Amino acid sequence: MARPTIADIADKAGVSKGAVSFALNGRPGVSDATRARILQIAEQMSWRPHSAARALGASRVDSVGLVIARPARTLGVEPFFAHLLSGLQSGLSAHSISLQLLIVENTEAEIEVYKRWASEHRVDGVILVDLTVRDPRIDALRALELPAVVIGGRGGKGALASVWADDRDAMLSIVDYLAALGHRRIAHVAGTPNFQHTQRRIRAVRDAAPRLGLIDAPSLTTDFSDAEGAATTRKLLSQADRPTAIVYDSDVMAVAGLGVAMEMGVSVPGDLSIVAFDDSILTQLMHPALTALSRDTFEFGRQAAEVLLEVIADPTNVVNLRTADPVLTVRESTAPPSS
Amino acid sequence: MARPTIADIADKAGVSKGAVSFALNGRPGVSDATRARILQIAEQMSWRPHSAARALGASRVDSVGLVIARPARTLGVEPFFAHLLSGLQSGLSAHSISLQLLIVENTEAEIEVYKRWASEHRVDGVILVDLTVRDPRIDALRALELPAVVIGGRGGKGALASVWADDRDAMLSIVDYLAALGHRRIAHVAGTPNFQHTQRRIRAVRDAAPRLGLIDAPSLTTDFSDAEGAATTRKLLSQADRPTAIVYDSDVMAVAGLGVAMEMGVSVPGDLSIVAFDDSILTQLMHPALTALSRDTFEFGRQAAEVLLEVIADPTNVVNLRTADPVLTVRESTAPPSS
DNA sequence: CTGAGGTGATAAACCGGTATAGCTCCTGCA
DNA sequence: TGCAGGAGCTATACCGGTTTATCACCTCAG
Repeated sequence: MARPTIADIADKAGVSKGAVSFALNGRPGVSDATRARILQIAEQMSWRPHSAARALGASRVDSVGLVIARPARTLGVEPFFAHLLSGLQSGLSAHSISLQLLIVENTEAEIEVYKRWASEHRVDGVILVDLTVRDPRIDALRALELPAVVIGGRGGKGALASVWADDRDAMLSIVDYLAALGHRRIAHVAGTPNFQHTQRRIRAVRDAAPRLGLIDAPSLTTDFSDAEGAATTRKLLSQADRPTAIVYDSDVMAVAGLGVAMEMGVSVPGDLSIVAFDDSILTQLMHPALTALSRDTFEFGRQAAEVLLEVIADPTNVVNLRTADPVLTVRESTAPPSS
Repeated sequence: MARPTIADIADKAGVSKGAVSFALNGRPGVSDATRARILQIAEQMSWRPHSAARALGASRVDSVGLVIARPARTLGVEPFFAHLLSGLQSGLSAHSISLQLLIVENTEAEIEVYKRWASEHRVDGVILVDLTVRDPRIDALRALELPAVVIGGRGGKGALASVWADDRDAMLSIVDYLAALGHRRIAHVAGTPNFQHTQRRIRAVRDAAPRLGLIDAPSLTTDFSDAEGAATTRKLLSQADRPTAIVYDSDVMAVAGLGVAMEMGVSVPGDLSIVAFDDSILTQLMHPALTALSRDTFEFGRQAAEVLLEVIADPTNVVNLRTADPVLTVRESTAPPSS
């Protein structure tokens, strides 16, 4: 028998299809003896539910979706998504839920995907990343009544569940550390200005400056690319009163910045300290290895999966989970300023 | 009306469900006038097929799967998978096919996933990556009768469809280039020995050596990690007659190797030329920027998607598609040997 | 002895599509 | 005029599960 159905099991066990369904799903309606017999036969025939049939009857697909709206070119290097994916799957596979992944070019396309998924019943819920300031996706998902969990930001007035880390505290820990080393001119090469986490990090730097007696603490926004990271670094290092330390919002930009410094003859960490707000193998491959903020992205993904499943089970249950705080891994790219 | 079904459309159009199904799927059985009317009503009600219902009736899921069996740690950095994914999706979304992604730890787990997917009818076909020498997945997939396309290798005696690039020619182009520069001591830091492409590259180097008059052309295998790439480089550079050029099987290892060279005071490209067998932003961020073999991974993925869809449509049709040859992008890490 | 209530099961409807057998016209050809 | 054949459509079975209505049977309280 190629692929047994519950009808085959019912035949063999001498019971009805319904009884088999009850037994296999662990719900009342059959005696313990019958249940055990059915389970044994199912096992022996190596029966597996037909996902489409189950989805049709039970109106749940056992599948969730993740859409990433970034140009493919900028994707690969950051280990963030790979680790997030692994974590997500670790959380999902424990419940036999599968993951649909889609990479699109922009937010409009992303919303279109949600609409299609919702109308085709392809996923039970979705995971949102890269939250922007007035994110149109939140209203779209609310309108679609598609369960969702936001990663790395609040779901707007408690509307959507979320899993987030404290970017503010993390940024403060970096600035505090640099100030403690003696730095007073600290620059911040930030990411895309409309990302929520960019805003939070910029605000953290601005708020900390007076308390720490920083002379200057500019935040310069970029598009997260290595090119703009390099260009911004060049601009900063060409100033008369150039910063003695630069904090980069991503590891890729930090690496690009390090390259510019070397090229301009600015020694790291002698003349310039560099910190990356995100860790990866990249920062460790450099010479000097970069001091970086390490986040447990895998665990992040795992927790997001858990929260999403809770929300799918009970959509009224808006969870807002704060994950473990990131920690600063000090390496060779930071030192007291030279004089 | 929340989510219209074809029954709703049939009601509104005053025809039967069957007629609606015919019209929406563009098959004969209805007049052009009726078809147009039905399509218009469907459009206006913004109808979308329920994926599970369609899957159940038509026994096709409009979804394909990709399993990556690598530890999450080594995944993130290589842009290869991100680009491959983008390409795959570009090819699939043109046909409204979705992609299931799964990351597992090893090949056994991967085969388990295929078994589950097959028995649950979750995918119409799968894409295989990282083909090994006597790959157990090929027989497993054949037994499951699950359509598949192999990326970057032949599907074993023409059993499975495949999309592949000519690794041999690519490696020869690198070695030829280095020999033309004057190098006679060329080393090859290879990847995992049981990967088919590793074998092909090693063989290419070995075969080219006598023709080019190379004094020594050792291939040293690694696990593709930056750590082993670095360690192997250290070993090579510590030899009495150290190589004047090293070819690395991945960009990550090349970057790690560059770091070791700098650390040991070996100047690049003065004392040592470095070539990476794979290009990415990583190679461009380095100083010096690395000469690398560029492959159009996006296009690779797109073609793999096309081939897979062909195989799903007609499983007897075993396609073996050779993609565009990779090209060598010369940057700053290669030069004639110093004397 | 009767009726209420619970247990263990069955039969049938249902989910939303697709596939097929069959029916009704209409047309064209002998 | 009669009939074959095809176009256009309907009715219905079917895919493989889940869910509901119903029922037989047993137990126990009144």
